Amino acid sequence: MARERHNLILDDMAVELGLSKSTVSRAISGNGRVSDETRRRVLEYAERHGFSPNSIASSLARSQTNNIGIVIPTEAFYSEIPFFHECLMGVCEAASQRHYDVLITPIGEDDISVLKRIVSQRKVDGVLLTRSLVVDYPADYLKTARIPFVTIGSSIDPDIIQVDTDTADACKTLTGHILETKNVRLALILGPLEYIVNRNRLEGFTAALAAAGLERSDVTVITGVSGGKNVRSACRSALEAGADYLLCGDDFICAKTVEELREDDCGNIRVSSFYNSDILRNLPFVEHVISVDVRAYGIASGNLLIDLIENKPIQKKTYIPHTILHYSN
Amino acid sequence: MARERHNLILDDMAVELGLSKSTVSRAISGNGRVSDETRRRVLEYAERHGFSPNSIASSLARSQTNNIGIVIPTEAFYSEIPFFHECLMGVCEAASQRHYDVLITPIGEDDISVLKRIVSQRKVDGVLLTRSLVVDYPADYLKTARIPFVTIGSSIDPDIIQVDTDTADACKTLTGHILETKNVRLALILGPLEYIVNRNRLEGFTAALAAAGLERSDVTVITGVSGGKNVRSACRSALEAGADYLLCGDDFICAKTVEELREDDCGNIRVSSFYNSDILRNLPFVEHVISVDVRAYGIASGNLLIDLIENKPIQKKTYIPHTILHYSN
DNA sequence: GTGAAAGCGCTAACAG
DNA sequence: CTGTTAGCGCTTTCAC
Repeated sequence: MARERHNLILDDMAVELGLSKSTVSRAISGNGRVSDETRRRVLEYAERHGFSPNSIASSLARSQTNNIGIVIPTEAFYSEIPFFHECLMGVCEAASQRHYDVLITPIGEDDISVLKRIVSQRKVDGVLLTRSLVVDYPADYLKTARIPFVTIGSSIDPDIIQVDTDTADACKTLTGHILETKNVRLALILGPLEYIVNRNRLEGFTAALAAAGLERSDVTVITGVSGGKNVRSACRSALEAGADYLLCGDDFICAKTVEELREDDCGNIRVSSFYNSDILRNLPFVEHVISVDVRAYGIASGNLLIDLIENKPIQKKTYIPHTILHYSN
Repeated sequence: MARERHNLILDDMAVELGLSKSTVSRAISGNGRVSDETRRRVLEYAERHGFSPNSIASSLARSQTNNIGIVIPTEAFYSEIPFFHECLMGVCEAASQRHYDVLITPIGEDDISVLKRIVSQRKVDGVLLTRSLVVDYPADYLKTARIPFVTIGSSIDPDIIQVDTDTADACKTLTGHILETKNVRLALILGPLEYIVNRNRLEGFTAALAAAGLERSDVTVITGVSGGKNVRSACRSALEAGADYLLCGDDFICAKTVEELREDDCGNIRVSSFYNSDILRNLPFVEHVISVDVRAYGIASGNLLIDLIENKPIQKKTYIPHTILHYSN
């Protein structure tokens, strides 16, 4: 009698249609053989009565959640927000096309408890890591937990599946391009070398110097720069060292550098950035930036992770193309 | 023999400890009476052997996922990204404190299929809506689906649980403040009135005019402005109409307005914005902005939604305080 | 305070 | 091609 349940379930449909639960299940899920006629009947009934399978029950039976976790650092700089957001949207796009959903997994600088909980409670089938450190606790944890994961951004660990731009190559190209201008006095202002990406940037930069027959000592290199204040002082040091072309490690550094230049009325200085985001648009001084389609990162890494989860063949390293933008301010 | 399973489950622990599954369950979950001694033994065993309950099985048994969905429009303007991100981080913070996780629910302008899927498959216990339209398909759907939801931003539907700033009041205060300056020739450049928030802004603006003894016809009001191009032309119209003080509906409009002013070298124009985001920082012309703690939106709405899910008493409307920032550029 | 047993709703052998 | 039968791992009455 008084069924308290409002949702149609497989059993109900089986009874109504005079079929067994399993046949109905097969018709709905599309797995297993069902006669065309039966399938039609089931699907039609399901459609008319608004049947929707309970994903939790399905997950329990299949030991698969169809969720992926995306790790997002809670203390991202303002300038990094567009990166995570675009990336997230790309991941969602890939996931939703392949019938997965995306669970946010916030982590603090030294606190990966949420990640641990989500993984150990088996709320996700795999994890996407954004941004990699040289010492990478999240990655280490995921390895021991034996759960599929992919990193966005390069890792030094060759076993890890990663998707990234060929940062070193991009930086080498851009730097080389600038060095073609005779008599530039170049300075590089780079973020912390704890981040792999900054190591790659430095590598490309150095390679370009070598290719141009220059030494590291011919230019000013300031690394470990983070936070607005540090950028300003790094910028000043570079100028004092005689630089007239500032190469910035990322868009945040670049934006802060431009602020500094603007305040000091440095008219004849030029600037380029190893990473672009919309905050650099319409900024004075800026000549070139390396631009990548961040949404593409998300789509590629999402698909890769799902391939991994579904045991499809994958390659360890996927490169996302970059372009060098020439601004004309 | 050969158990393929690697994870410890309740059954295993029950056998090992010579207890029944239910006692172990009670000890782990903390629901139901268990002697202190037994609880201690179970907890200690669980801890040592790294037991973590399977949340899917638990969800199925309890008909509760401990997930909440957060709706994010895929086509958010660049300027809106910080809003969604900050908000998301706030929601995550509240959720994780209360043992919930956050599932991203992307929706397109006219495509709420992911929302429908996530809800009908029962992957979430409730949904958070960001941004409300006058015609609000997501909200309408959620109402018919009879699933708990909360909107961030105001809705015209009084039945809907909402958290918002008192936008009208904030705009009234700011406008009133500007009107104290004698002889300002004010113009308002506002976004589309399909968004409730813009209606509230207009309301506050109008109220301030009335309080100052002015008519709508004494000022220039341009509404429905969206996209960079439209802002520029709106800005030009306003100036042609003789305005010397531009009041912008949001930070995007404000940023574009400043660009326009800068290009046209309009030295003596002043600008204020009804919404602040970091993109306005350090911009010339800008005097005042209304600032809200967006993370607080996330925390408040997350907690509210969870209260709703857990049948705790809640209030329909929660106001998040705002402040008016005075820039000195 | 503890145990037995019946689910939660779906899937997946295994028979037929 | 379809039905039967066990689960998936945890929760929750209901007895004792």
